[in-house]
Amino acid sequence: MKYDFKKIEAKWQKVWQKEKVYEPDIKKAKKPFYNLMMFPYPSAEGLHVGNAYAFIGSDIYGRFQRMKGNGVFEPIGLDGFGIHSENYAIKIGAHPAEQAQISQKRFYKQLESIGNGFSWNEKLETYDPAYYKWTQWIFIQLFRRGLAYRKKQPVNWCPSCKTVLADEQVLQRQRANSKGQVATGGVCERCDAKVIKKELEQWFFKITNYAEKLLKNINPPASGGLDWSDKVKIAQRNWIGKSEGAEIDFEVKTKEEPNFALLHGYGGSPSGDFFPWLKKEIEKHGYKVQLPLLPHSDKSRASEKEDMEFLWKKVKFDKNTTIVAHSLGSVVALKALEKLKYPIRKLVLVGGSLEPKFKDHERPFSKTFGWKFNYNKIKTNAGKIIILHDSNDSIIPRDQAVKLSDALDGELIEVSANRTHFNASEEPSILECALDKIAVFTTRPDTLFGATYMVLAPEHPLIENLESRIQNLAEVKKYIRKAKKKSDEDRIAEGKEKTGVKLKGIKAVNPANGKELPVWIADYVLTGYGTGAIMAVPAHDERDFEFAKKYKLPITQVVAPYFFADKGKDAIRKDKKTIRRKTAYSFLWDRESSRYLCLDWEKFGWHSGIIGGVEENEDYVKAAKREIIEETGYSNIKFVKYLGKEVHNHFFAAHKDVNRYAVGRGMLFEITGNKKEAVSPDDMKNHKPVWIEADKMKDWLNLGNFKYMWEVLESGKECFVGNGVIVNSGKFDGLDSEKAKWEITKFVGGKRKTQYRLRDWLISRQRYWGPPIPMIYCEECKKQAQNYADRTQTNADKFPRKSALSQRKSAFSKGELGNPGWIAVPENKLPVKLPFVKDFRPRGTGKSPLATVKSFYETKCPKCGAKARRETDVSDTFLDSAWYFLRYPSVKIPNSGTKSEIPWNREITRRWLPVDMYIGGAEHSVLHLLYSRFLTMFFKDVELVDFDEPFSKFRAHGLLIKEGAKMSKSKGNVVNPDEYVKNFGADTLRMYLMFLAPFEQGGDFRDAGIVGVKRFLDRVWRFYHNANDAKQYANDAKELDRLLHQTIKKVTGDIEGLSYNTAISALMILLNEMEKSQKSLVISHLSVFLKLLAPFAPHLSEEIWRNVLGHRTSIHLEQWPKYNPKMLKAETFTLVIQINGKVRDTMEAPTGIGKEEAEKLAMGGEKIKNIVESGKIKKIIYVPGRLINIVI
RNA sequence: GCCGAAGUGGUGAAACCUGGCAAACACGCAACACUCAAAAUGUUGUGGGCGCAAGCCCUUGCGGGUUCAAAUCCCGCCUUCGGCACCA
Repeated sequence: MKYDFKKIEAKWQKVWQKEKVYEPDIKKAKKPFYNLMMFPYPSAEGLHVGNAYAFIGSDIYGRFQRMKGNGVFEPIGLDGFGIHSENYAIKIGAHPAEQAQISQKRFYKQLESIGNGFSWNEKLETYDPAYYKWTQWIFIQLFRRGLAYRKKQPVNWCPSCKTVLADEQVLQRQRANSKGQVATGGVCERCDAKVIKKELEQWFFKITNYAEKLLKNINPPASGGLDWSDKVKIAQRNWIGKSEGAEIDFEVKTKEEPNFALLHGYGGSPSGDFFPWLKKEIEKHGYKVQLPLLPHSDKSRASEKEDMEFLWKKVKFDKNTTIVAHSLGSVVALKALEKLKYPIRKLVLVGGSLEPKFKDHERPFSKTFGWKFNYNKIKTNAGKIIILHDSNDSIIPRDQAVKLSDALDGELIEVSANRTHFNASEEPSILECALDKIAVFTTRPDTLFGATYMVLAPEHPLIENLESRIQNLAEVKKYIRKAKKKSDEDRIAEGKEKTGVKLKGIKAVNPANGKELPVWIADYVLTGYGTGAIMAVPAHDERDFEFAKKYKLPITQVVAPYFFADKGKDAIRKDKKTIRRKTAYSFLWDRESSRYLCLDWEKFGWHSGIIGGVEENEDYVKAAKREIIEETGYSNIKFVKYLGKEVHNHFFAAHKDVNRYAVGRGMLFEITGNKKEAVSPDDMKNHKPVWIEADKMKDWLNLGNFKYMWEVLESGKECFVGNGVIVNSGKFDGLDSEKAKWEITKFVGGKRKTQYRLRDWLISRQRYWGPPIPMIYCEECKKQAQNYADRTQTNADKFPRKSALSQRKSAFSKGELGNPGWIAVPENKLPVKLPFVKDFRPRGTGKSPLATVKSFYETKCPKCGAKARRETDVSDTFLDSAWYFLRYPSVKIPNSGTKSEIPWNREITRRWLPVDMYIGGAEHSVLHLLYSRFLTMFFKDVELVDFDEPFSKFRAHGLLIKEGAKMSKSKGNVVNPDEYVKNFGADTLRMYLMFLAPFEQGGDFRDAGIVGVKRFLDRVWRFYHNANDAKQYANDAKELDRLLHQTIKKVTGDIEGLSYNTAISALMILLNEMEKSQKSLVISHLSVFLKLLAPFAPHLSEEIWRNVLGHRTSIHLEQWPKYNPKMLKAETFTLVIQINGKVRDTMEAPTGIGKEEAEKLAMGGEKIKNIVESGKIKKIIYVPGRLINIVI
C-alpha cells in the first residue's frame, strides 16, 4: 500500500473539523491551556514559509500539551489592518478592503493545509468592524483616563512619496559622506529617498506612566514571574532605559541684570509673610529689589487711584524688572502693567486672583478693586507670566488661578506652599519662579563642579522666553530651523560631528561654585529626554568633550582616577604615616624601535614608567625631564603630550618605608638624539631602566596608574568617564565620586530623579487602512473645557473632591480636560466605520486620505450638538495587535455578567488568560510585547482583567533562511510552502522544518535535505503495514524496551524545551532499532512510537492509528506516553578506560560495580596491562557507571 | 560605540545547562546488492594524517588558565550575525 499523503491529509483535515478535535469547550474546558502564536499579517502572495515554520513549531507544542491532558486552545486570526497590508495593496494596485477578502481566503486555506490544530471557530481579523469596534473602544477608555493625549511631534516624511512614514518604513542605511565618515541614515522603504522630519500634531498613549511597572515586572520574584527568554527581557529593559540621577537648577543670567519689584497683598507689608526673606535671597544674587509699603495695606484706604499714584511715584519699572506680587498685590500689578508704556521682563503672581473674589473674606474690595482689565495689553507688557498657586490655598479657589492663567496665557505652576496662601516666612518656590532657571538632568551630579558650559536642545522652551536678550538671535533661529528640519541624511553629511550655536548674551550660573557659564544650543541634546538641557562636563563626558574641543570651551577635571592598594604587599600600613607628594609619571618613547623606556623595580616587583617627585619650583614637565635624565641618562628628549589628567595613587611605598599618596600626571616624552649621561649607581639601587616593546606594554605594566596612562596613550581617550576621587570641587575634594553624587546634589538643592528612555506611544497614522481614531473635535466644547481645564498634571488629584468646581468638572473626562475640544465618540456609536475611499493612497498633505471625505469628517458634537469635525487619522497597527489575545476566547461569546459592554467575557477571560505559551518572532520582542503589556496593565488598573502580565511564557522562534541567505523576493529565493505540501505532504514539510535546527535558533532551508524526512515517513508507513502481526511476539526484548522508554523521556523533554530537532532524531533512532528487531515488537511499542510521532506528523499518525491499528477516536486526544524510570537503566555499561585522560580501551561492565572491581577489570585487559607496566600508577579516578582514569 | 547570540566534518547539526568515548540523527559522497538499465529501496563505509595491519598521532575560531580529564568552566583576543544608537 502506498503512502498517499495527499489523500490522507485532505481526509483527516476534514474529519478533524467535523469531530471538533481541536476545539476545547471554551466555557468548561478543564486544565485550560492557551497556546498562542503571533498572528500573521496577510498578503495575497500567501503564507510565507517563515510563517509556516513558526506556526508548525507552535502547533507541535500545542498538540503535545493536548495529549498531556490539557484543554488546549490554539486560535488563529489575521493582523490585516494597517500599513503592511495597505502597502501591499498599493503595490499591486488593488484596494486594501477588497484585497483583504482575497488574502483572507487564501491564508486560511494555506494555514489549514499545514495541518495545525487551530480552533477555527474563534478566528478573528483586525479589519473586521466587529473587532476594531473594540480597538476604538480601548482608545476611548485610555482617553477618558487621561492616558491618550495630543502633542506636536516631528514625523518621518518622504518628500518623494509625499507621505508620512512609520518608523518601520524607514530603513537605516549606512553611508559614507564626502569626508569618508560613515554614518547611518534613514531612507524610504519604497523609493529609497532620504527621509526628513516634519512636525504634526498627533495622538499619544502615555505608556511612560507604566515605565516602572513594565520594568519591575520583567524581573519578578521567583513566585510565578515571567518565563521569558533572557534576551527578550534584556531588550525590554534596555528599551525602557531607566537611569537614576539628579535634577539641578542653573540660574540664567543675561547681560542686563534683572531688578525686582515685590508687591505685597491686602493687609500685608514689606515685613510680612515671605517678603523680607525673599528680598534677602534675591539680593544675595546681587540684584536690586524694591519692596514698597503699598497704600492698600491699610484696609480703609484701598483704592485704585491711590495705589497707582503711589506706584508711579515710588517704584521704578524698566524692561528688566520682574514683578513678584502676592495675593491682592496681583491686581495692583496687573493694573500697573496695563498702564505701562513698555514691557517688563517677567511677572510672577503668587496666590493671585483675577477678580476680587476672595473666599471667606470680608470684601471691602468689591467697590475699590472691582476692576476690569485689558488682558491683551497686560500680556504684551508682562513679558513672561507665571501664576503660582498653592494647591491647599484656603483663600484663593483654584478656579481663580486657572482663569488667571487662561486670561493671561501664563504658565500655571501648582505647588504645596509651606503655609496656606504662601503665608510662611520662607517660600522657596517663589524664589525659583522669580529667578530664571534652567533645570538639568544628570546621572553624574558628582561632576557638577566640572560643568563648564550648558547646552539646550534646539526646541527648548526657554529659548523663546529669552529671545529679547539673545544678541545673535538671527543666527540662533537659523540653527533651530535647520535642526528641526534636519534629516538623517544631513546627519550623514555631518558625520557624527556635533554642531551648535552659542547663545550670546546669555549666561548660566553653576550652582556649585557660582561661576558663569556660556549657554549653547546643540542638537546633540535631545528634547525628549530629561529636561532637554544638560550641564556639560567635558572632562568626564565624551560627547561634551568632543563638543568642547571643537568650540574651544574650557575643560575642568573634577574626578581623578584613584588607585588604592588595600591588599597585597603594597597595601597601606596603618603603622606608617602617609606622605603626600606631587609626582611626575612618564614614558620615554623611542620612535625608531617603537619601544618605551620603563623602570623595573626588581626588589619591589613593580613594573612602571619613570617616576619622580615634583619639587616646589617645578612643573610636571620640568620634573619629569629632570627625573628621566637622572634615572636613565637620556638627555635628548622632548615633551610630546600629557596622558590624561591628574591621577591619584595611594599605597605603601616600601622603598621609602612610608605610605604614599601620590598626586600625579602622566606624560609622554620622545627621544630626539642618542646623548646619554652617566647614571649614578645610587639612582640604580632600586630600579633599572628597561626597554619595552609597544605591544608588550599593556601586559608588562603592573601598576594601576601606569596601566591607566598607557590606556590613555593607546586609545587617545583623554576624557575620564569612570569613578574616582573628587578634585577641584571645594569642600568635596577627596570624596569618593560615587558618594559625592548625592552630597553635591543636596548641596545645590537638587532633587534625585529617575529618568526613562521610553517615550510615549505615537498612535496617529496619516493613512487609510486602519481603525479611525474615535474622536471628534468641537470648538464649542473647547471653550467649555478650557474654563475648567486642569493645566497642571502633578497636583490635580490633591484638589478637594467635594468642591463645587470638581462637580462641574465631572462633566468632562480627564481626557477632555487635557485636550480641550476633543470629545470621544459615545460607546454606543461604535464602531466608527472606515468608509470606502476609492483613492486610499497617502496624500502629500500630512493628512489621512479620510480628510478628503466630507461625509466622514463632518459631524455633530456628541456632547453639545454643535457642528464638529471627526478625527481623520487612523491608529497604529500595533494597537490592533496589542489586545487580540484577549479577544480570541470571547469571539463567539457575547459578553455577560457585566453592566456595561466590554470586549471580552470576564469569566472566560479569567479561565483562559494569561496566555500559557506565546510564540512569536524576535522582531516583536520589544514593541509588540511592550504595548501588550502596557494595555494589560491598564486594563488591570481599570478592573477589566485581573492580571497585569498577559503572557506567562514567551519564546521567540528563530529565523528561517534559504541556502545560507535571507529569503527575499529580490533574491528570488522565497520558499512557497504550498509547493512542498503538494510534492512531499504537510507532514514531511512539518518534520523537515523542525528537523533543521533548534526551533529557537532558526534553520537553513535546503531542498536537498527534505528527502531524508520523506524517507523516514515512508519507512514509518511501510513499517506499520508490515508489522501488523507484531502482537504475536512475546515481550522479551529488554534492549528495545529500554530504548523505547529512553525515547519517551527524550522526546518529552525535548518538546518541552522546543528542541524539536533532537526529538525527531530520537524517533529516527527508535524506528531504526524497531526495524532491526521486528520479531521482538509488541503492540505497545507500536502505539507509543506513533503517539510520540503524532505532534510532528499529525496526518500520517492519525491514518495509521485509526486505519492500521484500528482505533476509533483520534490519536491527538490520546494520553501522552509516560516512561518508567526503572526501565531506563541497563544491566551493563561501557566502561571507558583512560590513561592520563586519553581513551585507551573500553569494555562492558555490570552496572553497579565499585572502584576496586572496575580497577581489576581495567587492569585485566592486555592493552592496559602493557601500558601500565611501563610506569608507576600515581592516581586512579573512577567515575561510577562511566569511566576509569589511570594516571601514571 | 553599547547590548545580545554564535563560531564543531563536504553540509544541517548533536554533545555545552550538569566537565568524563567529539561529530548522535540526517543530507551529501563512495562501494556493493536488487535491475537488461535507471529510479526507488537496502547493506556497508565516510573528521584529518601515518600505516599492509594491529595501531599511533592530530582535531571543536585563536591564545592562556583551572582539572586526573575541557567543545563544555574561567581570563584575554579574533570573526560573523542580530538589536540599539548622541538618552546626559
